[in-house]
Amino acid sequence: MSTIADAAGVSRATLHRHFPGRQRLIDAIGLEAIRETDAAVGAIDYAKMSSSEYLLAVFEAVVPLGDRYHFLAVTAPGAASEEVRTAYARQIRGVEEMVRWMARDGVLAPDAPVDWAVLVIDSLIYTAWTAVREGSVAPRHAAALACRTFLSGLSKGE
Amino acid sequence: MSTIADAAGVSRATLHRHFPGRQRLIDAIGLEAIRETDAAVGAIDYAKMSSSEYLLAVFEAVVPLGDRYHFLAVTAPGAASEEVRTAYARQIRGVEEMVRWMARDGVLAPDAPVDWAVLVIDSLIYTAWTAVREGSVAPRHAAALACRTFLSGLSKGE
DNA sequence: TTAGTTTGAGACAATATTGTTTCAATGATG
DNA sequence: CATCATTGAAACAATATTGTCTCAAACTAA
Repeated sequence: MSTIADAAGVSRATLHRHFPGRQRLIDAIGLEAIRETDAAVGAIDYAKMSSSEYLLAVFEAVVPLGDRYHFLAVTAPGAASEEVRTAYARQIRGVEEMVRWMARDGVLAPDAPVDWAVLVIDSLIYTAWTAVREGSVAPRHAAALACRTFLSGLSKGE
Repeated sequence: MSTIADAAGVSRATLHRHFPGRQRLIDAIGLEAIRETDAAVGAIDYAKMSSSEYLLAVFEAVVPLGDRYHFLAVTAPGAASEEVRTAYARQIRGVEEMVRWMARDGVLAPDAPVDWAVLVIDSLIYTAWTAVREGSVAPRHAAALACRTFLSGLSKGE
């Protein structure tokens, strides 16, 4: 708590005034993370595009929120309330729906397991965010690189 | 410490006898993780194979150690001693060398950033381990799936 | 200005975690 | 069997973290 207060530039007392107790803070972070990613993904008009274009749009929307996404995937399951965990599960189902859409569209290989595809997309979001953070990849290239990696991999592909 | 002791099936006192202090335990876990992955990767005879065959062999060797790898990537940098962090950095350079080998071999696309490829391989190791753990992917398919994902992605690729 | 609000600093109590020690019980070894 | 090593349980001290409270200072808005 004191580390967080320092990072936020407020005193420990103020942090407690806004979030009475560790649990409330964790839940507030989780709900905010869900709200932000929902807003970012919800703003995409999927009616206008193909499933692979939608995938790119999702990466572009969510990669900048990679830290929030990581919090939901790593911290929340062990520490957040049932409400947050349920909402996160719903988000994962959203990714799964997108994967099934790509499969129906014939974009995805028939033998690619849906669960595996979902896990790879999730991890690529955080990986892309990390790459931007450490300066390995330019912010505007990260989403495209993640999308390409997911679809075509990194081999030469003659 | 008490959670770890319980998980290990020993008393807290015994845990302290073997690892006097939290720091010593963390470092011991880190060094053991490095030792195991070094042993697994070192057993591969890279003289006999192409770079892409080597990549598959590395995935096969390291995916079962995904939790160790994750510990080094996530926990160790913040908590382990300089010695462990240095040894981990050396392992990452090993991955980087492999990527450069693949690039020289013409396996990798010229425009694929080396740093990005390294990050993707690292995250695929843990993702594959997770997929096996949660039952999404059969243990013997995980490495091949990760390798394929890295090289060709998951699209149909007509 | 002035009343109301928010804040930081610090003291403080309440827990939680960690590290240490003792001792009886268990197990291994000769 | 006798001895030595290892263990678990429990009590204990030492820290670390969390949560609460007070009060003066800074800030806001009428």
